[in-house]
Amino acid sequence: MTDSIHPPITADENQSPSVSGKVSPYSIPALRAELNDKGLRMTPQREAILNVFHTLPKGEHLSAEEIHHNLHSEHPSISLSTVYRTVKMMAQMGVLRELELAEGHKHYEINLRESHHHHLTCVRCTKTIEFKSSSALKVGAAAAEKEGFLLLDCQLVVHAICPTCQRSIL
Amino acid sequence: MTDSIHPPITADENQSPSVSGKVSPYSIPALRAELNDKGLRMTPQREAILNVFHTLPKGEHLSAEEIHHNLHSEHPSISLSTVYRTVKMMAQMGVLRELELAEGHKHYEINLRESHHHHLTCVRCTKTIEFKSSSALKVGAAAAEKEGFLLLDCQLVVHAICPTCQRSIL
DNA sequence: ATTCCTGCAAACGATTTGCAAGTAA
DNA sequence: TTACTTGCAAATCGTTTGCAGGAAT
Repeated sequence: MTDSIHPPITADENQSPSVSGKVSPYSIPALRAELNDKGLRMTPQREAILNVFHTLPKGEHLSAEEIHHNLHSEHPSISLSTVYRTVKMMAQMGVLRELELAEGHKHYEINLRESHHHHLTCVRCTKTIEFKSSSALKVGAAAAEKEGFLLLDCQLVVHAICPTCQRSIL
Repeated sequence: MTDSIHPPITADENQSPSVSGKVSPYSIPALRAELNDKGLRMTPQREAILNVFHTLPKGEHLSAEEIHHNLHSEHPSISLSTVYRTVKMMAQMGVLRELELAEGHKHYEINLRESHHHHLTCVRCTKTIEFKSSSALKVGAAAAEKEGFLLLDCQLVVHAICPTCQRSIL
């Protein structure tokens, strides 16, 4: 359905351990332009879905159902199917990152280039903590380069048990 | 239904860049002992399932269906439900690793410390290449330790575009 | 005018669960 | 004997898809 020139991630520029300053999530016009390039179209639904992420606190991630729920007050008619179709497309375009947390459903977050972070998840209670690591990104970038792949995204998923669940008897 | 003291992965001991030598997948008696510790039981089914992994080439991973299929010649009566229940339990015990590849179903592999490997996946054609990295594991272990989490597993998932798909026009 | 997009409802496929019978400790 | 386990079949649940009407270019 959709494909594109994805903005590649240049790992070597990302060595700064903390936030470097410039953050550029996809704007509505930028998305429209990229869609049009491919013969695809901007629609109110796509715009609304991207806006959900724009108004989301930095680093938050949502499931398809949560996006749908978030949308409901302003755009009650947007269907869950459309949400699924849209986030999948946006993930393939590099607008969103698709996170594979362990709960049996995917989460999406806006893909800020330099906010690349990783996830530490408790397999029991699914509490998730985000953290950054320039070296993890370097490892991924090196692997991609070695195989001639164009790097899009790189996430370290750490499955673990949180302190609370360690203490629980069950 | 089952929970346990998971054998944690101790990353600091794992700093050796190459294979450290000792490889110890769970033996049948060891599994029996740990099950009994928890008031759980060793059964022919659980033994058979663990044996599938013992006789599997190193680094191979299987889906629940594949395990079930593998089992069929020797133990035709073991149900798919039991396979699902068992691999989930074993993953929580740290006997198996649960891999979240992007295909919509999970794979399992025996949890050998040094077989920790990561995945480079093409987002267009889903071709996947595995690679190793001790530093990725160290990053995950450090993050877990910092937060007081007990590390179970840690995988780097790299989304990229393979050379073939880069060349394709679409 | 073309195509692409949408909402709806039905389909899907992997995984989970209730239950009654079987079995390890 | 107790209560954990199993196989079976039905149920779940996130996600996908076919289709006919609607909309962006």
